[in-house]
Amino acid sequence: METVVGIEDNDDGKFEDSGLDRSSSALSSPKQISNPIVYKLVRVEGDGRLVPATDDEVMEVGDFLEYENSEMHVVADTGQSLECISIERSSSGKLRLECSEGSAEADLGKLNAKLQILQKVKEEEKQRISCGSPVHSHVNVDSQCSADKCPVMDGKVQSETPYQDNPSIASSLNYTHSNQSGSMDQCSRPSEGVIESGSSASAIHSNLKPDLSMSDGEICLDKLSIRELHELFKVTFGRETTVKDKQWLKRRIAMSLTNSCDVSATNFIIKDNQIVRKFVEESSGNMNISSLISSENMTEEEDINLKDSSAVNACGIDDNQVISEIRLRNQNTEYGLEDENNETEQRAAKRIRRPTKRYIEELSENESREQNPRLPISNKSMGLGQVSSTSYVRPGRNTFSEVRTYGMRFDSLGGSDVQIPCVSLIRRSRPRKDMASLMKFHPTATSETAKLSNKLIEHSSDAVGEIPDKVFKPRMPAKFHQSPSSEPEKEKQCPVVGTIEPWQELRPKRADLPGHTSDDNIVTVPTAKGGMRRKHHRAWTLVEVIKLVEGVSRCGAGRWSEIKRLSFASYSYRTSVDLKDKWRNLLKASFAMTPAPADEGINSRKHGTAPIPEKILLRVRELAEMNSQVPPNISSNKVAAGAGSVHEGRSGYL
DNA sequence: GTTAGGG
DNA sequence: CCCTAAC
Repeated sequence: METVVGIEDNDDGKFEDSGLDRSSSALSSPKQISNPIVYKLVRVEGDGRLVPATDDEVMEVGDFLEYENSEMHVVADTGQSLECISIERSSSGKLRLECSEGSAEADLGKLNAKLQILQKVKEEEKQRISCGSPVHSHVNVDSQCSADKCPVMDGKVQSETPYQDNPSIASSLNYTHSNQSGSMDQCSRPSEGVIESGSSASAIHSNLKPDLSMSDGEICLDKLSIRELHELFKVTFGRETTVKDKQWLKRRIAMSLTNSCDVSATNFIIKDNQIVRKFVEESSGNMNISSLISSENMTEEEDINLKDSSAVNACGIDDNQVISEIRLRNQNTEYGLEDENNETEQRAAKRIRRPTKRYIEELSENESREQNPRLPISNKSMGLGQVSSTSYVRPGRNTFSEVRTYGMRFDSLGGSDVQIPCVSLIRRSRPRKDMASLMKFHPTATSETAKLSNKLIEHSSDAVGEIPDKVFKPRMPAKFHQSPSSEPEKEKQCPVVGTIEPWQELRPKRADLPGHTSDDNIVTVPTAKGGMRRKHHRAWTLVEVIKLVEGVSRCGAGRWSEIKRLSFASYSYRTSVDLKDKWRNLLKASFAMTPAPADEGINSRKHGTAPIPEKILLRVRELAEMNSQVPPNISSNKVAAGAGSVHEGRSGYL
C-alpha cells in the first residue's frame, strides 16, 4: 500500500501536465525526454508490485508534496494538471512542486508517497550537486519492483499492471482534509523562507513529521493495521519498532505527531486514539470542516510560505535514515524481520543478560509462590495455622491478608479487600532457610521453633556472635524511624499474633530487634508494575563488616554462601547476596581511599554514616589484591587460607 | 540454591 | 537493596 509518487524533474520548467495517471503518459511526455528522470506516481502493492496511482491518490500525494516542499513552489493548476504532481527542479536548483488542486484525503499512502518523493528528490539533489554517485536507494526500489513486474527505465518505474484501486489505502487512513490554508497558517512560521536547494532534500525530508502533523483534519490511526502503524512509526521516529501493540503504536505516533511540530501540538487533540486537530484555531475561519474535501484550489502562496526551515530542522530525521528505511520497507515487507538491534547492542559485558522477561517471570513466580503454598481454602480452615512457608509472614489473621501478588490481584480466598501489592512480603528467603519450614504448620510450635532457632544460632554463630549487639548501637534507631511508612504493611505482614516469626527469632542479634527492626526498615517502593516492593534497609554495622571481611579472608571472596554460613549465621537478614554487595562496596571504598588511607577514615564520611575504619578498608584492599593476584581457581579454593593469617591479626583487633 | 552484575 | 541471569 505504499504509494510512490513520481516526480518529474525538469531543469527548467514547470511541470505541466503530468498526467500521472496510470497511463504511462508521463513517461512518454515530452518533458520526460528533456528530463532524464521521470517519476511516476505509483502505489506499491503489498506484494511488491507497483501499481499506477489513481487520481485520487495522486491528489492525495499532492497535498503532501505541497507541504513537504517548503521551498517548493506550488502551483495549482486547476486544469488538467490536477492529478499530476511534479517536482521540478528549477535551474536555480530549487525544487518546485506543482500540484494540482488539493486533494481530499490523505492516508498512509500519502505518507509513503512523501517518503518516496523525498527520496527521489534527495537523490536528485545529490546527483545534481555532486555529480558523483547517485544514491541508489531508489534504484533498489525500482529494481525490486522490476523484479516483480515493473520495468524500470532510467530510474523510472513504469507500471504495467492494470490500475487497481487499493482499498487499503482509502480504508486504512481516514484522512480528512480540512482547510489547507488554515493548516498552513498554523504551521507556518515567520521565517519561512526559501530553503536552499542544497538543503532542500533534508529540509523536505525533515518536513515529514510536521507535515503529518500539519495535515489537517484527523488521522484515524485506528484503522491502520499494525503493519501500517509500524510504517508510520518508522517514518515518524526514524526507527523501526517491533512492538505489536496497536494501542501503543497509535499512542506513540499520535504523541509524536502532536509533539513533532510545535504548532501542531496546539492544534491537535487526541481522542480515542485519533489525532484530531482542533480546527478551531486559524482554520476555523476558513474552511474548517474536516469532512470537507477541499474543493477549492489551494492557494499556492500560502503553501509556499508554509514551512519554515526551523520547523523542519526541529523535526528533522536523518536523510539517510529515511532513505534506508524506505529501501528497507520496499525490499522487505516482512516486519517480523526487523531487528531489535537496539536492545541487543546494549548487552555486553561479562554476562550477557537476556532480555528481561520480567513480567512473565514475575507473574509466574508470584503465582507459583503464592498459590502453591497456600491453599485458599485451607488457610481459612487452618485458621491460625500458617499454611505456607511464606505464610510465616502473616499469619492467619486474615485470610485476606494472604494476597500477596504483585499487582492488585485479589486473593481467591477472601479476596478481599486486602490487596497487597507486593510480593516481596515474603521476599527474602532468610527465614525459610532456617526454621520457617519447620515451623510452618504449627503455630504453637513457634515457641519451640524459637528455641530451636536459638540453639541453632548459638551453634552457628561463631565467637563473634555477640559483637553484633555491641555494635548495634545508635544507628539502628534512626533507621527505625523510617518504619512508620512501612507500618501498614508491616501489620499485614506480621499482624499476627503473638507468634513470633520464626525468622525473626532466628536472628541472633536480638530477638527483639529483629522482629521489629526488620520490618521497620522496610520501605515500600512503587514499582513499574504498579505493585509495590518492599525495600529493606539495614545499615551494615561495623561488626558485620568486620565479620564480612573476616569471612572473606577465611573463605575467599565469592564464597558468599559459605561466609554467610560461617560468619553470618546469626544474621538472618544478611543474605549471601547482601554479603556480596557489601563486599563490593567495601572494595570500592577501600580502593577509593587508597591514595590517602590515613585521612580516609574521617573524611570520607560525609553523610554521617559511620566510617569504616581504615584498618578494615585496608584489609579489604589486601584481600582484594590477594584475590586478584591469585588466579581464579586458586583464589576460589582458599586464598583465604593465606588471608586467614592476616585476618587473624585483624580479628584480634576486632 | 549460588554467584555475579546491573540498577 | 533489589532483580536477573547464569551457573
